Amino acid sequence: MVQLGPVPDLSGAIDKCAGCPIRHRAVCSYSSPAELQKLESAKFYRNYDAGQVIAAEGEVTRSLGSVVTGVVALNRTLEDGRRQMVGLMFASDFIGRPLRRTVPFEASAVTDVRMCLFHRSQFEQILGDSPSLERRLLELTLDELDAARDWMLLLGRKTARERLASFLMILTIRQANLDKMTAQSGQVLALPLTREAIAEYLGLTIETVSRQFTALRKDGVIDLPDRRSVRIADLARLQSAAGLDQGDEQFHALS
Amino acid sequence: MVQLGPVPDLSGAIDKCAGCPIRHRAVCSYSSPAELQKLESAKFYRNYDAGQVIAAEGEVTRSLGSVVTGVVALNRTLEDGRRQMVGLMFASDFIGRPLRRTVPFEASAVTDVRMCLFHRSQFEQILGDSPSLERRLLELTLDELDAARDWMLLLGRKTARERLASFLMILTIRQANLDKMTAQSGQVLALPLTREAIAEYLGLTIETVSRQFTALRKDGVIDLPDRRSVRIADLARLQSAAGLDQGDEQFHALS
DNA sequence: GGAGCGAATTGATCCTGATCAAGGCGCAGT
DNA sequence: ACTGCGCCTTGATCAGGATCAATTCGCTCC
Repeated sequence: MVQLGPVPDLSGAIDKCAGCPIRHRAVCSYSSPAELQKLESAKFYRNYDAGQVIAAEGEVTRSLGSVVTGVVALNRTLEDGRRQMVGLMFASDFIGRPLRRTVPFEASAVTDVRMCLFHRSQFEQILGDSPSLERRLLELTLDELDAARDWMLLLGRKTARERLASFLMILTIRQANLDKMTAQSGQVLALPLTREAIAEYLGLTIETVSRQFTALRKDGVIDLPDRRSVRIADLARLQSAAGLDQGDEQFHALS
Repeated sequence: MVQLGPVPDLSGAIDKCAGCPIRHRAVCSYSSPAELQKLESAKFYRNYDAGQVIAAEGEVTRSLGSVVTGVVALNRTLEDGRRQMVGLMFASDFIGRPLRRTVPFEASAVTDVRMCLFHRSQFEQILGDSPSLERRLLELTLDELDAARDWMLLLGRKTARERLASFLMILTIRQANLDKMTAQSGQVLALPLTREAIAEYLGLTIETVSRQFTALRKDGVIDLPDRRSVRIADLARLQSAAGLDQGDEQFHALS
């Protein structure tokens, strides 16, 4: 599955920021036209195939940047092979540790991915001159931290059923927001992750994930039209199965 | 235990930043003398007793700032009472969500605590004018995020024994760093947390925490001179019990 | 010194999710 | 159409940690 394979193709470095689909959400969204020009001349695009490793655990990374399209998973691994996903990044999320040489996790493409990248030294230099860039990066990092803390609650205290329901709620709300709608029963999700990746996300095994999918289906909470989609049959019950009725409070971070 | 009790005493607003024990590590550590003067006139101190709630979950907070002395726990709670610690803050750590009105967790004093605080609006204003403050806050947030991700690995994949050993390793290394020493066998730790708080940190019950303390003691990895201290009898074995031999790599974030 | 109380330990049992194992489904290649 | 291979599901059993319950320890207050 993990292809260390062929060099990812570099393409489309000619794209303009103005027409960029993540222009209004990404790290550059506060940048003035002048700053944007600096970024525009420094940036380059790179595409990765689903399954491809973007950066290995502990690797010295030469570049960092934003997800333009697709989904990227960040994983930590124990020596004996136990793996835990520690980040799940969507379009406009920023990947990379500015001000540090190495990343303490593996980043891999879950779907086909297109990244907007900068060389680290160059990015750090621009960052030093650009308060609006730094401000936006701070905001993104704070949001990420909030999401990580929600996730810690899930990993530390929630049951398998609650974990899967929480995961489906997050995806449901995220997709509804992208479509500029509110989440609702009947909504159909295209699952970007395999069962294995979901298990790594939720701190479970694939067998348990599979059983909980089946259980939620038998309970009439969801339908499973095929293996890569989920239809939310009863959003209210999904939400209560997720272990919180405090509305969207928990989910704003990913929205 | 949790005292909503008497208004915490405000004291010592006259302290100078120059002599501050966290001057070189806190959010202000990059600030120029001019900036420092602004911060100095805006800051105020507040003391909290062990067990006291500093900010309730979801509360609109009027202030935010740094831990000067003591230990603060950040906790998230499910409706049915299950609690998970999502942050453990020591001297020089920054608490509060700039650019947001509410905190999504409860902050409570684990030991007696002294905080250096700012009114949120005032802090945000200073932040906007001060790149060095913002830079340092970004660094602290990135470190926090790294620590949260290590923690997610612990919560998602480690056994009870590994969790407790990891926790003791973190404390050991943190204390050694404070003492400007390297961690070593024979080192004695003063545990700042009760068994209950440790359980909330590690995603376990107090019974399991207690049993794992006993197990590590019986295995000769640690001694328990009394309930609030731990003597590291065999650091190498503690480290291997923590589930990683990659040196200090995992622990730099808290060091 | 004794009573009272909260924190911690220890024991017995239960249960959720992991592990081990066997098939089934869908799809690409021949 | 058949084979092979991933991915997923389902079943049977196991085990780590939770839960329920009973002491014990250490401290404060009389």
